[in-house]
Amino acid sequence: MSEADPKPTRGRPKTMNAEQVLDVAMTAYWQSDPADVSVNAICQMAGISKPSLYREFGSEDGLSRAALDRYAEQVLSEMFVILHAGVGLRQTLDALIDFACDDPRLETGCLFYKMRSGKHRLGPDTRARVEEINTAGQAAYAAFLQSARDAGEWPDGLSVEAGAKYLGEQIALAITMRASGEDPARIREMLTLALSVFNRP
Amino acid sequence: MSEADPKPTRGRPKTMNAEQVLDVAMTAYWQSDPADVSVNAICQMAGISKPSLYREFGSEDGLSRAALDRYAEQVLSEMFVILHAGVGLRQTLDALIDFACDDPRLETGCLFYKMRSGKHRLGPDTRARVEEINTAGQAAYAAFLQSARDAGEWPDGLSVEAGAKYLGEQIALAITMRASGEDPARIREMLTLALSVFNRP
DNA sequence: TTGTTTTGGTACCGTACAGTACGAATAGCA
DNA sequence: TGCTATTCGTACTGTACGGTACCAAAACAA
Repeated sequence: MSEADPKPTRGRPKTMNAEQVLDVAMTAYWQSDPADVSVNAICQMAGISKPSLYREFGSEDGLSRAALDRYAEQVLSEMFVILHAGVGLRQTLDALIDFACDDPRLETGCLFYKMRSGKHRLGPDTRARVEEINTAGQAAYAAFLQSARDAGEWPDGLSVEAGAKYLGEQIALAITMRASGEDPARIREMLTLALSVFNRP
Repeated sequence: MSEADPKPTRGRPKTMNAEQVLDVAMTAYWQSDPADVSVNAICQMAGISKPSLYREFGSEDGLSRAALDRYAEQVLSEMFVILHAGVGLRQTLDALIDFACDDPRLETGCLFYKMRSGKHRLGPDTRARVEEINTAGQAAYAAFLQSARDAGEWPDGLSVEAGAKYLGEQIALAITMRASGEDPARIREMLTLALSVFNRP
């Protein structure tokens, strides 16, 4: 988003709304699966021609990378907010459970997790961004657990890194199961059980 | 395997070894991903022509379904053996952890889980078989947990069905993480942590 | 008006895919 | 020696994909 063209004063006026196209792409990738949505389909859904899309995003990789960026700003950011709220271990875990199990936007899963699980099918830029976000997520989980340990809220016997990875994977599992149509109550039950290892006496 | 043709007495003798072709297909699907292996590639690897393959298996769906059947007989069966050994809760869980984390055949993941996670890309027959196996697996987990409960080895507060699903998903997660190259020691740590909910005082 | 610049979309390129038509090859049987 | 049955593989079909060549349209500048 830092490359805002200085709006040329000449030439045919642009009718394509890049933001709207990106919304269409992000939603399509998110609702089904990045590997199952073709550039052709996105052009059709957005009502534009292929060359227009390629002028704007350069390649399929560029488009999916931009869609992932938008998704991170729009959805993933909330997870970071929860992790940095600093309201204590139990309360934060409960907020994470609520977010993963009840947020209506995650009814069809998480675009980031979908991309991560099929990352070998992504272009290099998108894949690199996926790995960046993954690293940032693990760092956020680790910082959260570290602060809980500093506050004495967390039992010993497990490294912060291992706990962070465990926490992240359990949440990914819950959200992915939502996308595959599992019973939400059952998912909540399972995630609560999985995270119960963090509040042992 | 129940449709063994009565070996025709006439016609050009068959040079194709269906078992070997099936082995090639199963290994290829398993080592990479069913969605990323084309019929063309399998024919090339097996050294046969496409019509030969289609004469034997009918369609791509038929081939992947046969490959899954073979995989179930050859690999998945061991999981059922462990579950039905009847050696008690703790010992069975440890055996499952060892199997998921150390069996060298699962270094590149599990064909069944790969198919299950991308089941929308499978043909109808293969998909149906995936769902059959999934149901059978959950039933086996449930029977195992039920017998543990009957033996008084299992704390209360969780239904057998929920526990079975949880157990199955944790094992799937561990094996899938192995396929993505995670540190094996870390995976074992996480799976042990996840399954520690089953042996609480 | 006449260029120049930018965006628009049609029509195409090459590639890969699942699946098949068809004739050649090879066997037993009459 | 035909005749029939079965398997073989070459070469093809049609479709979908990512990506692009090219020219028309539409604006400003001279």
